Amino acid sequence: MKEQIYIKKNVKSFEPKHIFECGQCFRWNLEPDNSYTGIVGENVLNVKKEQNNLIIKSMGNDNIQDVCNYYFDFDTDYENNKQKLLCIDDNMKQSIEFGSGIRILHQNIWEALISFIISANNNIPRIKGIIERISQKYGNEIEWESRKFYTFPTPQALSKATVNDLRSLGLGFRDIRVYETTRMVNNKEIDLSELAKIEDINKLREELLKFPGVGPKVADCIMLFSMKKYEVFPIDVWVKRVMTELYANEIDVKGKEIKSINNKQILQIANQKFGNIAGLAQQYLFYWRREM
DNA sequence: ACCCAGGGTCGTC
DNA sequence: GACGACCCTGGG
Repeated sequence: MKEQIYIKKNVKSFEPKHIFECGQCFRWNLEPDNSYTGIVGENVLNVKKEQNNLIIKSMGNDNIQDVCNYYFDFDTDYENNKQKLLCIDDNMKQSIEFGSGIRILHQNIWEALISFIISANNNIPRIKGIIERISQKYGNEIEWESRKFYTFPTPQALSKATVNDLRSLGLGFRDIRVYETTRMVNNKEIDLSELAKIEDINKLREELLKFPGVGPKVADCIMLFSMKKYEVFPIDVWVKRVMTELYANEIDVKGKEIKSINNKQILQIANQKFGNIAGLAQQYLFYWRREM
C-alpha cells in the first residue's frame, strides 16, 4: 500500500462534478477543497482539477496511471463525440454545454451489477448509503490520511451476508435479489469475466437479464457504465421525462399530439438520432434534466 | 402528520 | 403487454 500522485495537464472534457454527479457512480464524495474522493477497485483516489490540470492522488497497490487510464477512459476522444452530438439539434447543444465535462467511467462489472440492482426504485442518497454500509461490513479497509475507506466487497466476501444481513443494511426488498445474484456469480452460473467478452449487445443483455433484480434498465446501465457499450440507452424516469418533453412531438402521427411515448418509441428516436453513441447522449440529457 | 417519489423489477392477469 | 406491490427514506 503506497501513496502516489499523477498530474495530467491540459485535459479536455473532464469535469469532476459532471463525472461524479451524473448518476453513473455511487462511491465518490465531494471534499471541502472541492476535490472528489472515491474508491476504485482496491485503491482510494482523490481527484482535483486546477485550471485545466488534473491532480490525482491515490492510496493502494495498483499503478495510479494505469488505474486512471482505464477507469477514466482517457483513450476515448470526447471532443470528437461531443462534436457529433452537438450538431444534431439545439437540445443536445444545450445539454452538452451544461455537462461538458462528463465522461463515462469504466467501472468494475461486479460492482456495477450489484450497485444497479440496488438502484431499482430508489433514490441516490439512499443508494450511496446502502453501498457504503455493504462496503464497510464486507469490503477491505484502507487507511489514508487518518481516514478509513472501504473497498467494494468481492463476490466471495459478499457471499458471507445472509438475506437478513442485507435487509438490516437497508436494502429493503432488494435483499433477495442481491443475495441470489451473489450466489450465482460465486457458483459461476454466469461467469462475469466471460460476459465481458461478449461483443453482441443483445446477447450480452440476454445474459445479464438472467440475474434476479436485473431488468432492461439495469442491464443497460451495467453495459454502459462498466463495459463501454456506448450504444445502449438506459431509460429511467428522468430520461423518459426529458425524451418525452423534447421529442414526443416528432412522432406526432397524422396531426395528433402525442403526450406520452413508450420505451420502444424512445429507443427508436435515440438510435435514429444518436446512433452508436446514444449512451453518451443519454448521460448529457439525464444530467441536464435532473439538475434543472 | 401525511403523502409522494425515487436511475425498476417481478409476479399476475 | 399492462398493472399493482414492494422496503425504506428524505422532502414537500
